[in-house]
Amino acid sequence: MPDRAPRTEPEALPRWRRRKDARPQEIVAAAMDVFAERGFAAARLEEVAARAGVSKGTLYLYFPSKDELFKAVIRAAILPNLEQAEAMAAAAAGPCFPVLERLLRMVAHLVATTRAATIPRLVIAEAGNFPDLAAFYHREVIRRAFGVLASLLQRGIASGEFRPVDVDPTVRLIVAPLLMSAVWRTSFDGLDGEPPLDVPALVETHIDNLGRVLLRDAGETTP
Amino acid sequence: MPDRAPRTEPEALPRWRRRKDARPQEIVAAAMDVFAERGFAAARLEEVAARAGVSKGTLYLYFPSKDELFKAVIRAAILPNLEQAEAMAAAAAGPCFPVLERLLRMVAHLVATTRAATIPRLVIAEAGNFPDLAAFYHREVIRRAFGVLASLLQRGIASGEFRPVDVDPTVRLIVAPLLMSAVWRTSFDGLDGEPPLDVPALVETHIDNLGRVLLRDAGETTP
DNA sequence: TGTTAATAACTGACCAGTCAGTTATGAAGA
DNA sequence: TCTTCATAACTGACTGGTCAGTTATTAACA
Repeated sequence: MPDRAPRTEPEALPRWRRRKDARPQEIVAAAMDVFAERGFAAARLEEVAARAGVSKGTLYLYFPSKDELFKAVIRAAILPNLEQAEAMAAAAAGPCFPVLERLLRMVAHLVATTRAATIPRLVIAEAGNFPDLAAFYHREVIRRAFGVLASLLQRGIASGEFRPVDVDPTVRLIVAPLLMSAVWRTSFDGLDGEPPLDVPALVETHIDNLGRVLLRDAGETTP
Repeated sequence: MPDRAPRTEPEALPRWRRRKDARPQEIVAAAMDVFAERGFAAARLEEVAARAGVSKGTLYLYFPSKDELFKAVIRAAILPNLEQAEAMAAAAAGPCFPVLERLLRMVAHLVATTRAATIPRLVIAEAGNFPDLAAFYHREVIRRAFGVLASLLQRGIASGEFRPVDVDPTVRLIVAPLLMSAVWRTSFDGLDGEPPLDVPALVETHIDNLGRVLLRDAGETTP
């Protein structure tokens, strides 16, 4: 190995900086990556620290435990999107089906392109070991997401736009393919040289099916 | 603590028995329970051994590693049901939709009542850490299950019973609610005093929806 | 100069996998 | 039928390594 890059900096580069407000986000971002790659149990805090450019001890200045760090990751990845969805559903006034379409495409886009798609898998995996984490996710994410869809369905039924379907099973049937896509992408995609999951095609078929199921005037959704 | 059960057996009760052929099944059954409760990573082989009534060393006489034990659990829980489903689909001759109904109700029953329902969650959870395990499950379970549904759909389309839907997305849309039910039951059921997931209601709604989506003569599936 | 963000070495618990030793069991010989 | 005796099933204490969480110390910076 020839001579190393000449160390021409007697400059007193400080060994670290104090950056009290930037640290939490950076740590959460690093944790998101590591949890997504390894799963919660197998994720090593040493690695999270390394990717965040700090030492392991620093993590404990900002988060009391691995569990709490995990909860922070979930909050950061999910809540902004959830709030956006709630706003989208609350703002719309006219017919409900186009709103439903927009919501589904938005979630599909998240599933297909962002790291947030790994969150459901992580929660599902650890639900058994961390019941309070499962309860947290159920309360803060699932219940709210279901609520958005349920009230949209109820509005559509009340206005006569939708058939009078059973709301709770229908909400679950609407969500299931998206959840499965998120899980699939982060568990089985790219195995055995299979083509990757075509999320947009899946969602468009799903939307078309939902049109046939929900709308009073059955038939093509786009004539 | 009053006098213990009178030890009226000077009989030389052996400390253990040689039971070479019964052991593997008993170990797999115990492992199924422990994996279901704790997840793969958190499952302790000491506990598996205890529940199987053997010592930890004995596990290694029959299974070379924790991974291989896990694969054996998956095989034992899934393959019989998969073979039953394949037989059911292959045997049927008449219209396809009733076959689809029967398949869905069969899987729903498994999801609602058996421990096999925890397998998808376990695989999903560990897919990241054990890519070969994910590949194994993809090859031995998912591909075969999808195959059953895909050929059923193709037959229905060819005979004119079904609309000419896109087969691959439709297969996934058929499976997703069942998969989600299995995951739900083993992750979130019984949280916050929520009522447990009503799998039969979900499946009946799903079947009704599929009738509207698949059948040429749209409308009620049962007139 | 005092305060505190940040470090890095450390601890203690946990657990998959190993292996030297123990015992059930059936068969061969008395 | 009653001993040996060989063997393979089985045991459980042990090892080596991992990793969450702690703490004594250092250095940035107001």
